[in-house]
Amino acid sequence: MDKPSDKGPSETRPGKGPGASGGGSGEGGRPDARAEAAGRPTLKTIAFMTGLGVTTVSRALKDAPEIGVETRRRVQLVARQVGYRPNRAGVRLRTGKTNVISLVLNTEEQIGGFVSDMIYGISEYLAQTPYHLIVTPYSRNNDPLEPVRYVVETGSADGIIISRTEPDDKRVRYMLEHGFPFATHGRTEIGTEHAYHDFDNHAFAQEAVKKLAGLGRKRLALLAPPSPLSYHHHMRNGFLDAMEEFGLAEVPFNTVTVDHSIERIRARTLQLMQRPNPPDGIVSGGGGATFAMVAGIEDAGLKVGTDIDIVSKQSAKLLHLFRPELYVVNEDVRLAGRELARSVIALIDGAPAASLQSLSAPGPVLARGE
Amino acid sequence: MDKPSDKGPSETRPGKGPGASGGGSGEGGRPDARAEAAGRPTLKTIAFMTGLGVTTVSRALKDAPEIGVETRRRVQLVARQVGYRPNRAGVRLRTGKTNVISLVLNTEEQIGGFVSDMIYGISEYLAQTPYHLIVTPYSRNNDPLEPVRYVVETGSADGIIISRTEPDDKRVRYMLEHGFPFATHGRTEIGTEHAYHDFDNHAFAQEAVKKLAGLGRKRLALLAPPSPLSYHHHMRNGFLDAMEEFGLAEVPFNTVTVDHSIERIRARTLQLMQRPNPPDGIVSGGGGATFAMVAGIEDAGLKVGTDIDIVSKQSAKLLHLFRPELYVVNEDVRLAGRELARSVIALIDGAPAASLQSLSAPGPVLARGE
DNA sequence: GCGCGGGGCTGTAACGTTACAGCTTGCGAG
DNA sequence: CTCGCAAGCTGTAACGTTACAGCCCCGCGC
Repeated sequence: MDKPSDKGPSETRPGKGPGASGGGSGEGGRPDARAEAAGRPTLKTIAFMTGLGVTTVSRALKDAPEIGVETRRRVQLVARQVGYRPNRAGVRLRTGKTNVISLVLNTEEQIGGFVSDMIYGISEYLAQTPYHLIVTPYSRNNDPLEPVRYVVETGSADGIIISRTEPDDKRVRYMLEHGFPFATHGRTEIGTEHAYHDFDNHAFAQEAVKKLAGLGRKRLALLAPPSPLSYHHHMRNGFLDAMEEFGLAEVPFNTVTVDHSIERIRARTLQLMQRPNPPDGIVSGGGGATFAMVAGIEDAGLKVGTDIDIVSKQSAKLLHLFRPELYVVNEDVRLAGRELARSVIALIDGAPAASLQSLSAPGPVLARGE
Repeated sequence: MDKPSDKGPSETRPGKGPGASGGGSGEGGRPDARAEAAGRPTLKTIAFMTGLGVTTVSRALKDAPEIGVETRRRVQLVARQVGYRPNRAGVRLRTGKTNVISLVLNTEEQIGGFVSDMIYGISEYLAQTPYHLIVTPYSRNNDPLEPVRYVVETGSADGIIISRTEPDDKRVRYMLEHGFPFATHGRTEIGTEHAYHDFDNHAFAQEAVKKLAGLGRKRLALLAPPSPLSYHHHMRNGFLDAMEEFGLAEVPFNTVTVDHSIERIRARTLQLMQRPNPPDGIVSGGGGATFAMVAGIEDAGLKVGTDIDIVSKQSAKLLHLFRPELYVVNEDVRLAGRELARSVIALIDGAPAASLQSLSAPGPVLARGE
């Protein structure tokens, strides 16, 4: 019923009668002279210059063995001379390969956000590859799964890097189910292996407690990451393990996390310090949060290094300038970026996920000038 | 002359003997049933579902007037139902439009880097557009022009955002010459109009000096940005203008800029404060740098708010926690990101560059709790 | 002298999209 | 009745790349 009319597909062409099947070839074979014109060189340009076919040029450029060695060299020489760069859209359309890695980011304001370092790290690694870095954002009101689904569904990248990983992360489940290459900043507790890089927050918290215990502190509090996140548990477990080891008592410091606003952390800390048995030592999971926390402590009229000691993780190196009495452990987020980038690419190239898992040991607990 | 070869288009297909040119019909006209199969829907899928031609569907989806109103609605309905999303590679290959904005970044470690905010701002704006954000890095040893040239030459983005703008910026000249849409964070002194967003560093420095003069400070120093950058001059001129207005003397504080390392700034500040006539007021162009500078001041045994007053610009809001005696002026980098994104897109859409220039007035000089 | 194999190269089609140049059909004017 | 025209739809080619299925020719075995 909705068939088109009966005429053949090519009757408007100037062509050839019946039995055309053998003909052609010859002159039609070479790309015409216009290829030589302005604009970016394409395979066609090189084909024209070398007198070869586009296919040959394509194969020669990727060192295919069925192209003669001399031809290969000749093509590569010409390609280099004219500054040939494969057209990404062409490759992508044909092969589905995007040569893009997507970094999925929560764009909420985060104090002391280490996102720049992460990006620098990733860029640093990608610079030696043909990959580009694309930033895919989501905001609090959106489902964190949404950007991931978008990238996977539209195939707009070959791999994804996510952070703020949860123990049972649905983004991870989704990507695993879809066989999509990804690496997470932080571990999960999902059975299936996947690529990750993580800072050893368990060890960090242990070392921090050990330090405070060594300083003679008895009542310790932990300013932890938000409880949904994986590293909340790592840090908390490390904290509790060491607390038990040293026989110390925890002063609860919940209702607030390293992700809360400066005002909130500050107010809550003040409150905490004014209660009957305030902590005399705090382990802080975030550099920015430590600023706010110290402010709260001082609001209460107490002094860091005297009334209380603090061991804090930091990614920017500003805490010692802030209060020299603070003890700090540095987290190298740039390194994390590099590792994550390396992992996704390796994964894309077929490496097994289990071999792409790394844990970054915390450096020593540093006092002032160290 | 460049007619296609003479043979029929379908000789390798399973069909049809000689004389095929008239026949064929039927099945050839409509996209075949396989279009219906799995995978992402394409125009072909919708064409098949609606019984229309691919062209019609394409036109209908962009509301072309030559498609009947009812057809248009029908196509759009189906497209929505099946979750059609144009294939970016297809569009890009055909039209050259990438729907990508490139943010060109120096990946040097910068203290207190505001890059995250910039990215958040850009993302925030791009979220309501079809554009993606791609980060194109360069490191110190590379020519800053290189990434720009790369993007322009390979057409890997429709527009570029750059920062660290210089008065006679060669990247800007290059993009102007090539008619490539771009927006700069910071102004230039190049004759040709171009899109920019800038913080009014002249006004900032003026207000800062005014504040310090009001506090009775007489010998002021300026911790400025690196001299090649445009905003070095703005800030410096604002500083000097106000100094003259209030009849104050400048204490030279060169050989160091807001971009130097913490150690360098700290050491240089100590040195400065130990000289015969140290400044009793400082204007600082960078939040991170102020941390280091204050450390240097305190190394010299002096106290901020007593021996010396400081007015500093900041993008993260940590300075008041650091030393409550500091006076601060906030710079909203996220806003800058939003503005810059808005500008490039407008430019791409044909708006005149002269209408896409904005200057962000500094907020008031804030004391402690304010 | 012929057939065969393979090295070295080739064209075609396809990925999904859009610009372009038609093709129908219906309708009103002549 | 024919023509012209416009509305509405159509197929083809092309963007640059790669998978695929050849093609040609040479040298070798028999």
